[in-house]
Amino acid sequence: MNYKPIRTKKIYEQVADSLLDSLKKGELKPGDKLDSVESLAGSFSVGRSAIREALSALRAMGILEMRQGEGTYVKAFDPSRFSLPVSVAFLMKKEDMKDLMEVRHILEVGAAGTAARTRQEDDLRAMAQALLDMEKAKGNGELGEKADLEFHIALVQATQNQILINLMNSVSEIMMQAMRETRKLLHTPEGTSRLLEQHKQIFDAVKAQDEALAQEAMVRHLQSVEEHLAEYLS
Amino acid sequence: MNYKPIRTKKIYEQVADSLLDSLKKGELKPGDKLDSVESLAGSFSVGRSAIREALSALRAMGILEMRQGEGTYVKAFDPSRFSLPVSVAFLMKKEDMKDLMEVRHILEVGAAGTAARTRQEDDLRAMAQALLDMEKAKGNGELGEKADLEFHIALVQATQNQILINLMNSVSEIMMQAMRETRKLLHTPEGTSRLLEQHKQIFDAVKAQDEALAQEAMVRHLQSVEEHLAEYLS
DNA sequence: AAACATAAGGTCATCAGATGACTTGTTTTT
DNA sequence: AAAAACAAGTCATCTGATGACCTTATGTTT
Repeated sequence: MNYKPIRTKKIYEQVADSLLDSLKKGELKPGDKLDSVESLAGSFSVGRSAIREALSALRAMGILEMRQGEGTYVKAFDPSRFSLPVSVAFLMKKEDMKDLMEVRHILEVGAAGTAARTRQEDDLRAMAQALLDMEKAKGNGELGEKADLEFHIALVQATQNQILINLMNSVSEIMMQAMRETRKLLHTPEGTSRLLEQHKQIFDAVKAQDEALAQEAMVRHLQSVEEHLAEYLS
Repeated sequence: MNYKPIRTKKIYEQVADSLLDSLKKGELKPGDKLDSVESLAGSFSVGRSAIREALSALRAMGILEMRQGEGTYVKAFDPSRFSLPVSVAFLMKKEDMKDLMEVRHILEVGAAGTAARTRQEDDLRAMAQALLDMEKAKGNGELGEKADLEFHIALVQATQNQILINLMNSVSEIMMQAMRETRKLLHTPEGTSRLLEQHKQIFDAVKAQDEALAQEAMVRHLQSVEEHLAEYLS
């Protein structure tokens, strides 16, 4: 006797789906203002809470924006939506970290290659500045780490690819959150000069617009980093 | 007279942050059951709706699970959280698609390399099957496309990296959603045999565990695909 | 006429109470 | 002992009310 469930889907899910359909059909376009919660509740014949939950879900997805006292609007597409949930970093196990590290490796090598093709003068300046900061920070773990991060950010910025930038940044952030203590051991006085040398090689390749060389230099750099982090991940 | 805003943050955001803190401090662990909405409302001295909105937000982040009639539980970390919002595909502009395509390129090349290192016999079987299906589907656009997709899925599965698998899959799905009409033009009778040959090269390299060759073959394949999609993206 | 202050209307945010639906565990019945 | 009925706990939804906030229109002052 397997009767069909009468109403398995929650109401707000149905409402959210319906709104998504309107969006797909083009009845709703980015920038449009939705009807008020009250009138939507009337149209769908459900309570206002159900509407609000549906709208909240869509807002969480980054599709809508609710402005108090004003209304609810359809957001335009925004590449920053392509980011990963940083808030779950502290739930990750070592195994997950290994996977994430690999993803970072892939993205970063790819970014280095792309950056070599697309970098502008501005980007080179930013990268050079990060290298300078790194040199100045010699031995100072805190500052060295900051300059290190700056360099990688400048590199991915040079790809001019917003989606890649967002993805890369959230991956980095998650890794930093999850390894707060451990990553410091890279920025010992000896470590710094090694890192600096590797960064310089990447920089030179990107400056020379040599895609393959940039990727190789990045691979070498990451392999070195990963070796030093190996104990943390084992 | 710039007085500080008394309550700039919305209540449910404060509640959500507070719960996140508890999680970070370890007062709440995955699998734990939260207090009921009512008692939480009492503890925080806010209405139940505020609690519900906070919990909904955390559920949207994939951190909580609300089971009707049972309670609210902290979810364990799940790599599937590392996926991109597919629902926004239809909002993307051509420029965004170009960026996304590049990200796919980077991920897929990286995946090919990793897969060459980590692939198991099972994975080879799945990939071989996809190749067979592709051969059989010669000329049939629908089937050819399906087999194509299967091959790429089998490849990324072979990396044994759940985060990468999820990321790759959602990127592919978004691209398919956004290019529903266009991608068919790859699976013309002539196109199919070309694609098949490229896939075979990738397969052979992965089978031979030749990381560099696998990456090269994938680059060649993607360059070919991208050429044929160029008109769509321009 | 321009600048400012005020008021009104619309809308989201939050609260509180009530009812329904669902799950689990206990008690009663057979 | 097995099945059925029941009770308790909890989330889901609805409803009505109040507060907070933004926009716009209106009126007042300069």
